[in-house]
Amino acid sequence: MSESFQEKIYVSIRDDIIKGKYQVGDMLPSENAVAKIFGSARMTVRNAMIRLIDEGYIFSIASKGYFVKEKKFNKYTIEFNESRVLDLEVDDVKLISLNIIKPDVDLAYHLRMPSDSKIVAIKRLLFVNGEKAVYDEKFIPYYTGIPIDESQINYATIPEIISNKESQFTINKKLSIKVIQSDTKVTGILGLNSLTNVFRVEQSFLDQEDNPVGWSRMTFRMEFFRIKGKVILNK
Amino acid sequence: MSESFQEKIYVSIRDDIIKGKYQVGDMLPSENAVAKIFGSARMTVRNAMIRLIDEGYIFSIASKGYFVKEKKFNKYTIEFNESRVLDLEVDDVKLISLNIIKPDVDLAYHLRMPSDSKIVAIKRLLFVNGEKAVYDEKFIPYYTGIPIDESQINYATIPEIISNKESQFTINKKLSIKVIQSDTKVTGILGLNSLTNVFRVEQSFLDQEDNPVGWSRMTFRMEFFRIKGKVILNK
DNA sequence: CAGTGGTCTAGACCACCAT
DNA sequence: TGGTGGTCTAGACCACTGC
Repeated sequence: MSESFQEKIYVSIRDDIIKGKYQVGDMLPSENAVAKIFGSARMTVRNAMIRLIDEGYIFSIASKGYFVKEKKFNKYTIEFNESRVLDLEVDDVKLISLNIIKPDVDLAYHLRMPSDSKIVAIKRLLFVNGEKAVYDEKFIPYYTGIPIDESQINYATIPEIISNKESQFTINKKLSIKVIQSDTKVTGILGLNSLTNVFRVEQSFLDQEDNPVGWSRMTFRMEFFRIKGKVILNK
Repeated sequence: MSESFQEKIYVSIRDDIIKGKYQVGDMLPSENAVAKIFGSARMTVRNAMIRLIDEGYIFSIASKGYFVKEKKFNKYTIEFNESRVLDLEVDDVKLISLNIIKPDVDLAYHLRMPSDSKIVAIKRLLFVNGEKAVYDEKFIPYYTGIPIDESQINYATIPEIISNKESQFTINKKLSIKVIQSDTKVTGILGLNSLTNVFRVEQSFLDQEDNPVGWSRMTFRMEFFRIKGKVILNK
């Protein structure tokens, strides 16, 4: 079958933008004008416009029109996942400890929990190619219903652990990556020779109202760090 | 004015997904069924469905139906931009050199240029809080039309430099971040005491057919590295 | 075969905007 | 006041799916 009508309209306007016929900030012809030009219904034009919005070429202002969007170059997508760490394949996981603790200052801040509350603390060591690569600490507010059983928790991610309480669709995450000087504890666990630089990847897990439901802190040996990213759309 | 019809349908189905009435992989009621339930036209239901797709809750298969999508947790957005480096404010830029060179092995590979071709090489030093922080090297295939004038090039980004030749809408980027041991050249330029770990951020600039139109390599001192990210939608 | 989503039509009313 | 995009209707035909 031949190209659909909305495809023709989409391609035509997109190419006019790429070729510079419409410049950033310019208003496009109205839906009715385009419909007239192409001899189609207005809803068909709308579908093409929706696609142009989706692809990041234009935006709309109600009662005014469609406008060419400025292209932003500074947003990348990266993947980060608790079990498959960046580009690395984790080939072994060792559970170091599993405790119920009271929050220290960091936890009180990140989980917004008072000093007398209970928190599940899971500490694990991840191996890549047989070498100690990442020290992983997870902290989850303790509610009945959370499994605090080694067999269930060893490989689990925070969303999986708390999924009894929260639907997977309610959880959001934030991430922060920086370099810090390793302290003696981390040096010992990762088997580093002396105080040295390590990566700190912190993730906050939030519910739909942005209340913290978990916090994780992963400490990487330098050699095991690598990120790749691609530009994402202009949204 | 009250909630629109498509808003009601969107919220109703979204909440059914969040509450678990529809589980991952489940098929939703058909457009006609939903239209009947809500007493609306099919196009109104479609608009609500399009929004659910856009928000990452569902996907559609033609002639089959709409299905609840698995939520992926591992995609983050980060911002990276040549003039505002990660979270840092660059307060000074010093142009080290601006030459036309022939490609070395790295450049021949990344720019796909033969050994006898001409490449514009721009090398700069970026300062943060008055300190040497980043060594920035940019490489662009030399075509007539590219300004090779210091005043024009000092603060420019690659997309800006090549925008005479290519529309801004044709450029894509890829990014790679890793840690390397600094060589003596970088050590000297960044004023480091000895060989030490540094960040390497490489960006490839591509046109719409994925042909390279530029390549940049930025070398960061450790202390000036920090990334923040947010989860993005399920696309 | 009946049902599905994808495409498309030819209308309609609305709130909002610029003049 | 006339034009805009946003919402909505009540139809239609299509290719494709699963039975």
